[in-house]
Amino acid sequence: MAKKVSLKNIADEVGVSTALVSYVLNGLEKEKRVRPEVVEKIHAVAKELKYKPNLIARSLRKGSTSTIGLIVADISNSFFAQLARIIEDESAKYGYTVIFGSSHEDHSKSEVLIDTLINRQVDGFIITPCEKSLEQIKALNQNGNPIVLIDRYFPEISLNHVVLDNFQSTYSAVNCFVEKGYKKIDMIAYKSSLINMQERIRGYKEAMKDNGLDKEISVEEVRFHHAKSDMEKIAEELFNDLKINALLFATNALSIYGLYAIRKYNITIPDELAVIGFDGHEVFDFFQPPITYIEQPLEDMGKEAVKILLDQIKGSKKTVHVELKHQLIERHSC
Amino acid sequence: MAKKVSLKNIADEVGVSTALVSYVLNGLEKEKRVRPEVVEKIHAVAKELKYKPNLIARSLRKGSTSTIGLIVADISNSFFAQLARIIEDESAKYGYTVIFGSSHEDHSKSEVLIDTLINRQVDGFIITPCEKSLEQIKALNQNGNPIVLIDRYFPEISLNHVVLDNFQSTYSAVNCFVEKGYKKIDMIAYKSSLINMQERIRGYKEAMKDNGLDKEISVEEVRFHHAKSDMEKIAEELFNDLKINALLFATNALSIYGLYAIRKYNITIPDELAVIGFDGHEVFDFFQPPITYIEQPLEDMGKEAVKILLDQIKGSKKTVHVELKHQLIERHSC
DNA sequence: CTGAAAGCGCTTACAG
DNA sequence: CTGAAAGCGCTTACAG
Repeated sequence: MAKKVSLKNIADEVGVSTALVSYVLNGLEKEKRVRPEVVEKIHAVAKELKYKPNLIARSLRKGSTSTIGLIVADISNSFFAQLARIIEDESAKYGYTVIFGSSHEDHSKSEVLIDTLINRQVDGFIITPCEKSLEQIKALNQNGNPIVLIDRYFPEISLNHVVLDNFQSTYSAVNCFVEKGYKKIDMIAYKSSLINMQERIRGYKEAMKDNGLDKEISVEEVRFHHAKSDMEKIAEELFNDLKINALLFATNALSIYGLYAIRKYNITIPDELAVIGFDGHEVFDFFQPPITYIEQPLEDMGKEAVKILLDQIKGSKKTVHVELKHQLIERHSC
Repeated sequence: MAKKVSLKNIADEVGVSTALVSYVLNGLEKEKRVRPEVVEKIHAVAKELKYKPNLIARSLRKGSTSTIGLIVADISNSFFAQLARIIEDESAKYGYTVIFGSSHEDHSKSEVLIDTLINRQVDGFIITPCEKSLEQIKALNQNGNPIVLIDRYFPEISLNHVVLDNFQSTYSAVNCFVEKGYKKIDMIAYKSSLINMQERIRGYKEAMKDNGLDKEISVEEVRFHHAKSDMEKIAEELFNDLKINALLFATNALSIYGLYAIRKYNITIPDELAVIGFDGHEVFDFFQPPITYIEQPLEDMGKEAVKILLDQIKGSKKTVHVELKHQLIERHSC
């Protein structure tokens, strides 16, 4: 094991103090008016010794770590995986490193993750908050930690957030159904009090009402941790004796589960049942026919979140709420 | 901003030294025979002040960070996203946190990532090495950093690794084709010198030879950074005038690209063309017919990698090579 | 132009 | 049983 090279080693080698080495290696040679030949010597020796700064030491001294804590619901879900990649790439551009964890929509897991990230002194948080995590987030905020919520937020507190225009997204999906003549439109959503789900449901309901379809409103709720079995039960009710002719899904995972069921029951799309999915997925492309879906602008979402967070870390006091526009990608399932 | 609570605050409050507080909070009260009433008092005050240890300070002092650096090729690829989730979950069980990054199969990006992770003093690395990264990895190893390579490794150096039985996986896929009567079997692989790809290709070739099909051996190579256009070109050659009757894909991404092309050219599976994919993907389930594929034991792969790495971090000197068994999931595309 | 020194928040060998 | 003190590797206000 080659022992680590420290500032002191360079200082000794060059014959100056660690202070000077620190200045030079941090580009403060002009400001501190260090002699050019010393500057050169320091750079040369640093290179020769393959000096790597110890960011842990710097962090302790500076009180900041150039690290972002990212908590998503589940990194193995493609929506979050893509978001994580964008956030990681974007953060790297500004010299920030990402530490991540998945809450699995469980508030105790989320609390453990937040604690871990605090202990690791991350400079800020990007969080997809789960149910019952309001108090944790509130406490985190009150302790002065920069936070950006993503995908969802809590109306009870005013924190930075970046979310989809959830209400509009399902509202326009319903309109798309109605324009094509579908009226018996059901929605499959997660059983969740979170704002993103509630807004998607509200968008569906309002659109139904505005189209005079109050009587047809029906939302099937799936529990996150029992998605498979709940979906099977719903499929049995819904598909055994088909009384609806259109189905709107509230997330990509729900869409996939639903499509498995639709195939199992041999339902023809869109003749027997029109369908609109959420988020986009390769499966939507391969399904016969390709599935129409509500697309989220992932790239913008990730970049905005990082931008806002870095502003906060730099001291900005203003609270920013960003609502990004969905796009309805029309294919042949509706 | 509530100011951070340190050991000193607790020590002052209780009226003891920081040393004692540190002992108690680290469970050394027995060993150090601290008086029970003091132990109790310290715990009480720590709780009251909501003390959170500063892991940065501890890391600097201890010279270890309880942090694992994870470098995958691309976190937005479901294979790596699932692996990342397993590695994260498994590491958390042992009190380790994961810092990750995607190399995008680019050795300069990989080098930057490794430097960042070294600067952050991670205790060890789990890496999916990309082409031309041998020297980086070698240097990393020579500097005494614990490393586990995953998915691929370098035959030139003996490092810990956890990989699939790549040779066997494609060998048995070819046999599966042959058993069903297919003989004109092509393979689509990445143009890569990496061992995983080379072994998958070798498995294909050897199996072809062993079945007396030397003449039919043909491997189409796709460049990672030009996958889409390369695949289109290959599809044109292969599918315009179909001269083969079976196709083996070397990764999940290649499988998906290939299936897009197969659909575009309206090729019937398995009548016109039999297909075997890699890694598994929801698309394989939805394709008509469902796609037969080579499955990797992701759970084992992630867990093994973490286990081996933690052993190394704890000082184990032995080098471990793990080769996990693939499973051929038979559906109806072959 | 440059250096000595303090200090970030811990852990731990040592002394009593 | 307990505390004073050193030290991890940096940064930076201060003094000259």
